[in-house]
Parts: sequence; structure tokens; C-alpha cells
Amino acid sequence: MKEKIQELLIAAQKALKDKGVLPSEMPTVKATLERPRHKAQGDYASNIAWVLAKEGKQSPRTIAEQIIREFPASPFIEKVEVAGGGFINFYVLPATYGAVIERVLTEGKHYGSSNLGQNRKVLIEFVSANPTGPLHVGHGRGAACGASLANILSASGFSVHREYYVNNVGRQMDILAVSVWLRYLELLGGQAITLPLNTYVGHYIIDIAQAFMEKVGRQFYALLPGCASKQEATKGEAGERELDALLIEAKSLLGEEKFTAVRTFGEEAILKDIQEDLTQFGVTFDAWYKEQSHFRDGKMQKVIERLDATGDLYHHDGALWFNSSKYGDEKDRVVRRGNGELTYFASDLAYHLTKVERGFDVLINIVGADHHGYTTRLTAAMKALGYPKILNFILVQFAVLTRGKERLSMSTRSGVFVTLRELREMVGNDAARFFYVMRKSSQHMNFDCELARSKSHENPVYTIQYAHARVASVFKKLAPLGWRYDQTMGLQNVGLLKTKEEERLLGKLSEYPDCVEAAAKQYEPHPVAHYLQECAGCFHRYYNEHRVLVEEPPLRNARLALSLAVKQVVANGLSLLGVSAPDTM
RNA sequence: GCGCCCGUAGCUCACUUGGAUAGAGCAUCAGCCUUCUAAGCUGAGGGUAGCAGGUUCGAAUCCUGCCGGGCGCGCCA
Repeated sequence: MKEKIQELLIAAQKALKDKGVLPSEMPTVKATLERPRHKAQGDYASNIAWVLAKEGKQSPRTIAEQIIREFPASPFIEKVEVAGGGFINFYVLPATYGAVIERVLTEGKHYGSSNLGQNRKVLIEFVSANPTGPLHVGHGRGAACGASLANILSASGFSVHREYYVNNVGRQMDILAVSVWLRYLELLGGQAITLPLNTYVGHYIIDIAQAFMEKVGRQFYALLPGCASKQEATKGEAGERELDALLIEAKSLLGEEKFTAVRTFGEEAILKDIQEDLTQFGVTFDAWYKEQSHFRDGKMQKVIERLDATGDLYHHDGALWFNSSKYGDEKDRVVRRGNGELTYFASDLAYHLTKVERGFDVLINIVGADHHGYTTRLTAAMKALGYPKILNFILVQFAVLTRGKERLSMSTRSGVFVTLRELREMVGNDAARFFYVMRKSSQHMNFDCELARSKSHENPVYTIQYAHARVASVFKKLAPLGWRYDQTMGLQNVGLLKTKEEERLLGKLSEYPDCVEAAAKQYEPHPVAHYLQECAGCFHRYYNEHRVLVEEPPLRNARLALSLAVKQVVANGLSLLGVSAPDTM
């Protein structure tokens, strides 16, 4: 319907140009059509007259009136009116409202899909948490957001590739290795040790050490390094230096080969845990891209050569710098340190260059808000490399977990985390997936666990799933009453659906494709979550007001068809968000 | 100190990227009611969109300054 009106508007513009009312060299604009908030403003509205007025040198009101005069007749349109200063309101014939039911039932699970993306290749990178510990609730939001967005883009005709970037290089991984090793020594030695500052202290490290011990026995035993046998951890800068010394000591005590073995064991154990966690959460990836692979095949050298060719690299104080301030960053960044080592930034550049080389047209990076400082320098580098527009960052703000009034998760600084697994066990996967994407990702959000786990109408997930289950339960009622659903009869009689609630519901169903499209264009899943709440709300209001299983077969089957369409749309929307659509609750 | 994000009803949040009288859900208040399994339904009140300017036919949305909150500012990863 929307497309049809847009075509008619283009035809009307053409007619005006032919008649010389509008300058013929003026570009034809595709009108933006929206759904007015108020019923008195028609079913669709366009501001096209305002847009044309700028170039056409006439008042919007006059142009609007002329468009209406040239607007071709259509069997679907009841009337077209000018309102306000130049809005054009379109009134669709109420008899055609019901047509959406047949469309939904025919298209089934594909209703809402489109060819918006024209098969363009999108790489969506998300979660990408360092493999040094379990995922926490902050990662959960990125995971839910990315997985849902990937579904939405996929349904919108994009060819979607989901990727997790594994930062398995650098000091943090060495620290992980030492953390595991010290716990291993503790297990063998039977005496408690003091873990130095900034090592990983979670219980999961002990589990990994235990598994490691079971695998290798005493082969990795050595005397306790000096600073691990102290009574108390050293704090501040001195603690960091002590940690560096410990890393060196551990490497020399174990030898490079054994040290690497511990590190790899730890990394693999944690990655396995993360993968299980995400899989249970319904979040899957097409690839787990390991940072370490850059160092093997010369990608680092290649990206530096590419950048050097643009003339944006320079030497200063013995280091190699990228002139990122030229491209909007606040200062320049080091690519290779004075000691010859490449920085994390260089590695990230190499990774992003591979994304382009792998032939993706659109890159979407979903990152936590705490990493926003990194976005400008990467964007700057992509500009320098000649891809000014390819990279899109979605910044996901932290979710504050609450249970009623009680605050559960602390800020990053305090280091007290609730794990994603704990959250899932507390509220269930469905509620977690939905609550995470209920708000615009750039918004700080409140995640009320008490609400999420409650089975009441106040809980949006419950209400939406219930709409789906409610339709299923109505259909189960049919047989005991001696009736059968006759879809042909139902579709023939959709004209009988003309109560206020039915018209609203039909309108809501026809909005669904627009909603998915909006979500795809914004790279945001939350419009779908919002839509589902509205759609379910409309259905429940309808259901409370009118009886579906009435005596007269034509009306009964029409209402059953409508209900079935609602069930389908709810199921489609929930599936985009990775939430189940149960038949019974 | 500098940079980025955010500020909308009592609370949690929308407004389809500059359009019409800023909308939902909770909570509150007033009525109704016992249902195709769902203690529910209907209606009402509630707003200077942080504050102050600016841009234009038109601003919650764009630009500037202040106020308040979050996050980030290494030749760390």
C-alpha cells in the first residue's frame, strides 16, 4: 500500500512538470510517507509539498492542492486531502484494510522480509570480549543487540556475516597464563599463595588450573616465583612493575614453550566457555577471527605499507606514528613502538583491512561504550586507507541491573560483575534477550530483573508471548466446540472486520514491514521490540472487547484468520529478537 | 583539564533522522466487571522536552554556551 501511494505521487509530480506547473529540470522526489498519529489525519501522510516548495518557488499549500488535482485515481484510495500548511493526507478504503491478513498468511514467516539490502555483504562484529574470563552482563547487551541486528539485516536482504574478534595476543594473555600457573602451583604445593595485583583472581582460574593439573601432572612444577610468595600484593605503579617482573620470571622458569602451553590451555578453556555461554543464549557466529593469525601471514606489515603509501606515517622519538589527527582524531597514534613492537592499534588496523579485502560492503562494529575512545582513530585510519564511509560503530551503553530498587551490578571501576550466565539463570534467556534490546542501544538502560522474571502483564516479554499463546489456545478450543477453521471462508469475509479494535489491529499488522525496514536502516533492533509490545497490546485489547469464537461461521472464520495473522507476525518479530514464541504458557 | 554519549509525564522509555495537538507502559484517581484458562477492562488527570540563545515556513531532533549524569583520555591490551 505504501509503495503504491509513493508511485502515484511520483506520477502526479510528473504530470505537474508536463504541465509546466513545476520546473521540468527539478528532480523527482520520492515522498516520505508516514503514519499519522491521529486517525483524523488519514492512514498515510506526506510532507512532499514542503520539500517541493523549496525548489518550486510556490507555497506548500498551493503545491499540495495541485498534486491532489493530478493524483491518479486508485481503487484503494478513498480520498486525498490537504491539511494544515501543506500536508497531504491519504485515506485508504476501509474495505481494503483486511487484505493484509491474506498477505501475512501467504507470506508466513517471510512476512516482513524485504530486499532492502540488495544482497550487499555486511560484516557485523560483536561481543569480541578478551578471552581472559567469563562474559558479564555488559557483554550480554552487545551480544543480544548484535545477534538481533544480524537477524534483522538478514531478513532485509543483506548477506550477513557474524564475527567475533579474539584478542589473543599481548600482555593480558601472559597475565592469564601466569594466573593459571600460580593456581596450578598452589594446587600442587597445597599452600595458599598471594596473587599479585591485576592478575585474574576469579574462581574460574582455579577450575582451569585443576583441569590443567589433571592433564599435565607435575611437569610444569617449579619453585614459587618471588613476588607470589609475599604476604600482601603491592599496589599502584610498583605493583605493575612487579607484575612485569613476574611475567619475565615465569617465562624463564618454565621456558618459552611451556609458558605458551599454559597460555594456550587457558585461552582455549575460556573461549570454550564463552562459546557455550553464547550458544545457550542463542548467539552464534560465522567466524571466530583470531588476532594471532595476523602475526603469521604478514598482514601487519602490509597494512603499514598501505598506510605509508598514503603519506600519513612519520617517525618521531624512535616510534612510528599515524597522522590520525588529520582525519578528525584528537591526536596522532603510535603504530610501532620505539622497541620495535607493534601496538594493539596496528593489529586492529590489520584486522579491519582484512574486512575490506574479504569483500564486505558494510562494516558494523558493535562495541561497548567504554571503548568509544577507539572509534575515532579507527575511523580515521579507514579514511586514510580510502574507505571513508564503510565503517559503522554502534555504541552500546551499559545496562544497570536492578532487582526492584536494589542495584545489582556496579560500575566498571569497582570490578564487581554479574556474569551473563548468572543473569540468564536468574531471568531466563527469552527475557534477557528481549530486555537487552528493548531500549535504543545508545541509551543507558535499566534492567529490572524482578520485572524480567515476573509472569504478569507488566512484563513486556510475557505479554507478547502470551498474545501468541492466546491465539494458539483459541484454536485448540475449536475442536471441542465441533468447529473447524475454514481459512478460505475467513479470507472471503475479512470485510466483516470493521470494529474500531479490528481496524487498529489490521493497521498495526500492515505496519510490520515498515518497522523491520526502519530497524534495518537504523542498525537498531529496538523498533522491533517496541512494535511487538504495541501489536500484542492491540490484540489483547481486541480480545477483551470481542469474542473470536462466535456462532456465525463467516465472522468467526474472519476473526480466526485475523488472530492467526497476529500469531504469525508476533512469531516473526520474536524470532528476529531471538525470543521463543510458545503455544502454551 | 580535554573528548565522546546521555538528559523527554512521578517511574521506565518512544517519537520512523527537521514536520501536524510530543506518545506508550507502569504508578495515581474515577467507574465497570467475573471472561474464547489468565484480578482483568474502560476512562481521566499528568509536559517550559535540563537551562539560555541561535538557524527557518517549522526544532525534542541541527549549531553555540552553561548545568547535571555516564564513559574514555599510555610507545597498555
